[in-house]
Amino acid sequence: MLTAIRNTLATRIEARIRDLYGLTHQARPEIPPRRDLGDLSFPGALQLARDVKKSPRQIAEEIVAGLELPEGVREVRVEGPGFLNFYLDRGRMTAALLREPLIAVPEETGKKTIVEHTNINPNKAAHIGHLRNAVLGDVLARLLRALGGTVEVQNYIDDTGVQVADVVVGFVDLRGLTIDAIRDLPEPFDYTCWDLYAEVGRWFGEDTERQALRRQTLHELESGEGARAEIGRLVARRIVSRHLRTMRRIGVDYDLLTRESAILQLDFFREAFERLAAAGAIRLETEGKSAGCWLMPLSDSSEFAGLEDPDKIIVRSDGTVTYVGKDIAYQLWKFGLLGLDFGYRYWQEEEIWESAVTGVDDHPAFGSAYQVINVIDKRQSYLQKIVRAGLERLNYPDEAARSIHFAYEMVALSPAAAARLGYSEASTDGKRLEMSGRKGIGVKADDLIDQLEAKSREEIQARDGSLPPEELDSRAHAIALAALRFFMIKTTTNRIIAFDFAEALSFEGDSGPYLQYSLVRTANIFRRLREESIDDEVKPEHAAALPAELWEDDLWDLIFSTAEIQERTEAAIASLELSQIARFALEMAQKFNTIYHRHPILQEGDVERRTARLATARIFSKGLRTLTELMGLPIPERM
RNA sequence: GCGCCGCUAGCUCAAUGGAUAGAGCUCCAGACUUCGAAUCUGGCGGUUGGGGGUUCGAGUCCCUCGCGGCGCGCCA
Repeated sequence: MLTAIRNTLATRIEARIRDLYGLTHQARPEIPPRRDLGDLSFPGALQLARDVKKSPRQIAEEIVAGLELPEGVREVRVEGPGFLNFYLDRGRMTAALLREPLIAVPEETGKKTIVEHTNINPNKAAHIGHLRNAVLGDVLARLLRALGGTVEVQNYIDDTGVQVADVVVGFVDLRGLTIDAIRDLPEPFDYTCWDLYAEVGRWFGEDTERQALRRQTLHELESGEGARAEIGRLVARRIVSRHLRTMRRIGVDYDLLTRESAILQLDFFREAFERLAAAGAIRLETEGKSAGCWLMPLSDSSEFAGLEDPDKIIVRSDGTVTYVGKDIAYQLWKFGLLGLDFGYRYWQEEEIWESAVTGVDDHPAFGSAYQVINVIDKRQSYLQKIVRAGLERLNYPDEAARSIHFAYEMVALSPAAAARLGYSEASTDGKRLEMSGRKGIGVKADDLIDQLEAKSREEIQARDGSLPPEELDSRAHAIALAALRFFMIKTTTNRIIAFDFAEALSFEGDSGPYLQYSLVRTANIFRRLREESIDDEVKPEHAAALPAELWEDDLWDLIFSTAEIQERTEAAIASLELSQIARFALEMAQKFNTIYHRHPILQEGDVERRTARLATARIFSKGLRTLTELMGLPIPERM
């Protein structure tokens, strides 16, 4: 509705400018910073002043003189240096917001978007950096679906990579365990591997000869045959199971697990390799330090200009394939360009589809996307560029353009958090500390979630000590989840999150629980009204008929915010800046909480006044619920 | 060396080129017999890293310098 008014206004203003001055001017009415400056604003008179050779205010007056206002616009004023400020019909907009969904779902386009996220190496526990990835990916998928998109969420499992190989070496060569002994290791298996992986790293460091074991193991993993491959499969399977459990705790799930082992064993890479070679995109190096490698020359591309070594190795001299090589094959498959497909198997215990060498006949259709969004941290921008370059060189420029790297900065540890893990301020030089799975530095995801739940439980019991345990657990979980998810999306993606326990565990101010608390307040009001046999709903036509002066500025300011939800959601997707949604939700809740103290509803004796306030609370509740659902925050009835 | 990112209040962060640069936290002073104080009100706090430029208008765009981080692996 807001967009419709905005568009009509733009068209009419453009026509006025054409009639008056014979100029073509792109009019895009903006939303002014404060509501007392109107609801929509056109600054174009300022820009036109030079060409028209009149003062901006005079131009604004001339435009206004013959401007027919669209339905729903009550008034226009010329204000400030020459802004045209438009004021909406408040009752009419309120009625529309009560009546209509806040996000209009467009027609299905049939174009699928694949969102790939999480992608944790299956060799250790997930840490809080992985949570940022998973939450961003999950919220992205929710937003795309809310706007009518077809979305397939994939979690890539690198089960044949160096990281898994290292843990296999740890179990076999360092611990001397058999496959049965590994199978019998107790949970949390991912925690055991976390420590072992760091230990193996140190062990390799002590004697570089030992790295031969890594190469041998990696070979076996790639071929899929032999005892080490068998152990690799066991390790990866047990770890993935733990990762899925962790992610389920925070409400993240997937449509498909894609396994690197399947990519290799189904010859996806061989197919991609042959095409790349035939297209001249890769060549066999015969001399120099990279002799025996297949590499992709990148020196001719401006995108890679200035690099020290502008050629990227795709196949190593020992015949194994680098990650980026496999990723090119995978990306081709995602677009349905490879001509090969996975087998698919349903993993019963985890209730999820996964790719496999051989599969069942009856499975959902996977792959063949129109657009692919890879959620991967910013440090991998270079590799993502190479994947795109691969598509371009195979003459798929459109698919390359629709290969989107959703990049975000890493999560590091604040000096205080580092100190808590045993790294003193002196050792970190008072700076934040980068997490490292290889070194075993990091806050494990499950540990943080546990702490959040414990803190929630404390807070709830401080307010109501007589809750049954199940109710306590369920509320604590909902609050912990909201705190975590909100924490991960409230910061803009190009900023490093310096993780701090005190901040992450805060349920006040800029936090998920603050949003939940606002909604609990509305629910309480509605419930109390029903208890007093007062209608807790407001009919749209009733709202429209209320005297205009009842829509006070602060009520209207909040109502108008909810009218912006559609455009704000679209903007967040377009810019891939999901923090905009979090900030917007926060703004709305802040406005509501102020109004809550200033405009009581139950105590208001004047029925019409009460109705206007109730309508505001209703619309706010509807709006914030929409946003919290988009962010995947649960909405408790009480907390 | 080349490229990318960051630098805004004491701290953590916002601000589609637009109107008086805003929140949260901290600190100080207040508001619970009222719809839940996980809240709200008020106060303290700014040369938006420095310097040039473009523009009617710059935290935002361009140039330049500084500081910090990341990338440029036969790791991913």
